[in-house]
Amino acid sequence: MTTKKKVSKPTTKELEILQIVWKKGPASVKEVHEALGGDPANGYTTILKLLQIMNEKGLVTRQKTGKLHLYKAAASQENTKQQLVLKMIETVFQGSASQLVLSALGNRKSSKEELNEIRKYLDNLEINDEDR
Amino acid sequence: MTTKKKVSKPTTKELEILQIVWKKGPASVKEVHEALGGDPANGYTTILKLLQIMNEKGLVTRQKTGKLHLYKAAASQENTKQQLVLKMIETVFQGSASQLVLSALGNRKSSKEELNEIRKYLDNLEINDEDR
DNA sequence: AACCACCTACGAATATTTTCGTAATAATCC
DNA sequence: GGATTATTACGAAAATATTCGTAGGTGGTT
Repeated sequence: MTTKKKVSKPTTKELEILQIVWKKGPASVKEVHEALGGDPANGYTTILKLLQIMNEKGLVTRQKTGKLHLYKAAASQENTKQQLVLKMIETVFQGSASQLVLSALGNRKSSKEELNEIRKYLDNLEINDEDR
Repeated sequence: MTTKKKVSKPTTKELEILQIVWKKGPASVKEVHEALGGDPANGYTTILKLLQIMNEKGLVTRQKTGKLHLYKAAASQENTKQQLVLKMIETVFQGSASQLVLSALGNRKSSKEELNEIRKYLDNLEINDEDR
């Protein structure tokens, strides 16, 4: 049995930051801060503090290189997102993944290409499906 | 054009409560409290307070019948869930609904029946699809 | 060394969410 | 009416999340 690692789930702001370090790889506070420049400019020390807290929580690891710290995500984007989706399935859709899927598709934001991608994925699921 | 009602999004606890009033229809504090009996018994006044706050926020409406208040959800289950999914698509999946769908299906919680249901839904989407 | 620019640490203020004790109110029964 | 019980209102504490000012450290340059 695979042991599940207990990593506290990221808050909203933490998730924003995670998105950036996932995208850029190991990044300094400055880089993260600049990448967030949009949300009427979060303060530098705010981001710093967040990263420090995230480090304590185990959401990111960091490494001192010269005078600055480079932060990187502790868990993969895929796993973390999966966790979040799973939680939503539980708390919002009473455990039914398909209900979430239907709701997600229901808001007509998907292009034909995306729908085809999903269909292809469904086909694959059915093919390698000895063990369901 | 349909005007969008701005309703503050429910917090975790509020969502739990919403699930109950959606399921049971107009319910008293007592009923909600009892329905939540599992999470090592939330205090009665805690639930009461939450419902009062939710009333102020516009998440629920209430009606005095005799000596007690009956609370019911202000927004439909479907709309609220859709909102939550939409927000997750934006904040977690950079706006891509299909990415969320793939992630949701990736955790292998869906039965064959559910997958078929999704496929059927996809087919429907493509058929009534003059305007995408 | 002295200076400067940059980066980090820390603590505190603020906001939000969740919890609960206590008091006030209303209905019911005797 | 008075006692009893159920329900609500209110305020405040506790917990968590977010923001920021300020002090202190580090490395590079002269």
